[in-house]
Amino acid sequence: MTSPPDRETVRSDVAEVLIRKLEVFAPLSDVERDAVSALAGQTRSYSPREDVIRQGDRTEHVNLLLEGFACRYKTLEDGRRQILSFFVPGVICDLNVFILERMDHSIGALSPCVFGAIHRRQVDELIDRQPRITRALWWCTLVGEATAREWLLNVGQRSAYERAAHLFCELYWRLGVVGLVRDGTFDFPVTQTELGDALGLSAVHVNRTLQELRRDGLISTQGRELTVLDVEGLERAAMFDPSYLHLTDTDVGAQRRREK
Amino acid sequence: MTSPPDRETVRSDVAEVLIRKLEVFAPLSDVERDAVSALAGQTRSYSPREDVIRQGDRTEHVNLLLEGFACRYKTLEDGRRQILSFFVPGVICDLNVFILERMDHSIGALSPCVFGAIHRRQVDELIDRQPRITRALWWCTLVGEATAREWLLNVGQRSAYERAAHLFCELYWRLGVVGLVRDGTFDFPVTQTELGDALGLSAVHVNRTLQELRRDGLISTQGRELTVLDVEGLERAAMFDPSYLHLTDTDVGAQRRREK
DNA sequence: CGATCGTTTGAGTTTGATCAAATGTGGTGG
DNA sequence: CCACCACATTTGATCAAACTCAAACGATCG
Repeated sequence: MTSPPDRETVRSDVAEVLIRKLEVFAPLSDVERDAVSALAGQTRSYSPREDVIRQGDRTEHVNLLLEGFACRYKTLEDGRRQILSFFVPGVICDLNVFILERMDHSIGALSPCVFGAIHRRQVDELIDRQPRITRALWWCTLVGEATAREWLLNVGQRSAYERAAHLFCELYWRLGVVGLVRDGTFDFPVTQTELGDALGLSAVHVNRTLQELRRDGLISTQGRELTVLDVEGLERAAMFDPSYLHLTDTDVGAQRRREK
Repeated sequence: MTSPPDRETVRSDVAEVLIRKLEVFAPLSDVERDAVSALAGQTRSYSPREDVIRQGDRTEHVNLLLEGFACRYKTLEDGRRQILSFFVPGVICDLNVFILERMDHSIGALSPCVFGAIHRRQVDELIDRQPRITRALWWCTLVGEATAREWLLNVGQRSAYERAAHLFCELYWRLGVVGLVRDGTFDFPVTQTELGDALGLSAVHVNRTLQELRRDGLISTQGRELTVLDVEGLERAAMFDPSYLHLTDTDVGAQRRREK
């Protein structure tokens, strides 16, 4: 799936993805775009269940997910694990690293993944020289933070059924705006055990909850694919309000058209 | 409690608190310190249960908690509420506001509170001109984010008993480094219902859980005060690891000395 | 063709929620 | 100073959601 591209290609890939990400916040000038393009990126592939960074690591670069499905998680001494967020292609995983000294959580691949890595020093320079880019980067972290808050509301207050519904709504939107949903269907290479770790439920209970969602005609699953059959029903069941995703008007418009 | 200070005093209060906060990350130069001091701040008082900002609001300024106890929270349509974090004096509550368009959560006073408000435009200018200050501000938001992640782990994986223990450990540390803990005792003007909203538990169950913690000799409560009787026991019960708070070495050192 | 991993099902248990009422506590006004 | 009110805490009893353990069933892969 990932024929190793030569270095030049790689560099432009990483920069391109990053520029697209930043321009969601505000269009960049040519100078700014060049500054981002100048970032040298190397890519690395990971297999499922492999860690990209581990809790406690002192990190040297910022990771950009180019392909695949990954997650951020924390574990307790006794092995209990909480998945804190899912990463979809195009996201910057850990802008934390160049400000905080150590990782206070881990990042792991869920499916085969390709990450682009940008050295921390390069980002540091960008911050010193390009306030608008800084703001755009900051914006990315704030959106991530908003998502974390919604997850806390989700796990703290919603029932298992609502929780699962909510997660699928979120994924439906986030994958939708990057064009990874086709007829309500998207790739979701996550086991029920992992889903349990994300929702704060046991794997067994996840299984039964999925059965309920299927029985109610809200979703269906086939292998690693998930289909949302009834968006409105799912959003109603989850009491889903997409505003926490801080999508732009064009994102929202495109999504709504897609649903017609 | 809060005799209204004249405007000059107010201004220096807000700036002083902010400078102290930022210098935890890195010492500022005189120029930088002046830039922060130039921020005009007005204060406003709130009574318990009053909202400072509400979900959906388009906000005009950044709020700094000067006195009292406040929290960040989100609600579901049907009234269920999740408290997302507690604010202790000295924290910047919502650096989000000048990057994100709308609040995706609310901020409410838990006890009588005094907030300092800095206009968004002023912070904008600071960001354009002072990269080091930008970095320090960003650092503040990242620490808040790290705390939110730990809460998610807390609510998602820990039992009621562990959860409560963990929250008290966090407060003990956070209040400790700002000098608000004396002999293990600190002010905690939060009802059991509010505690329930923070921990994802019913008020009744919070009550029983507190009884257990007391029975085990870990804490005691008297009115609005909470005393940690056995720090080590509490940290063990909670599987508490303070690294997510990203305290400085001096913070940690001071805290450990205090515990002797 | 085993072996491994993920999903599904069943039975029994635990944790925490809900409902209802009693008990404390602090503040206010007569 | 007391009566009263509004809230907060505490207790008891019952119930439901979700967990655990155990086993069967299905894929997928070398």
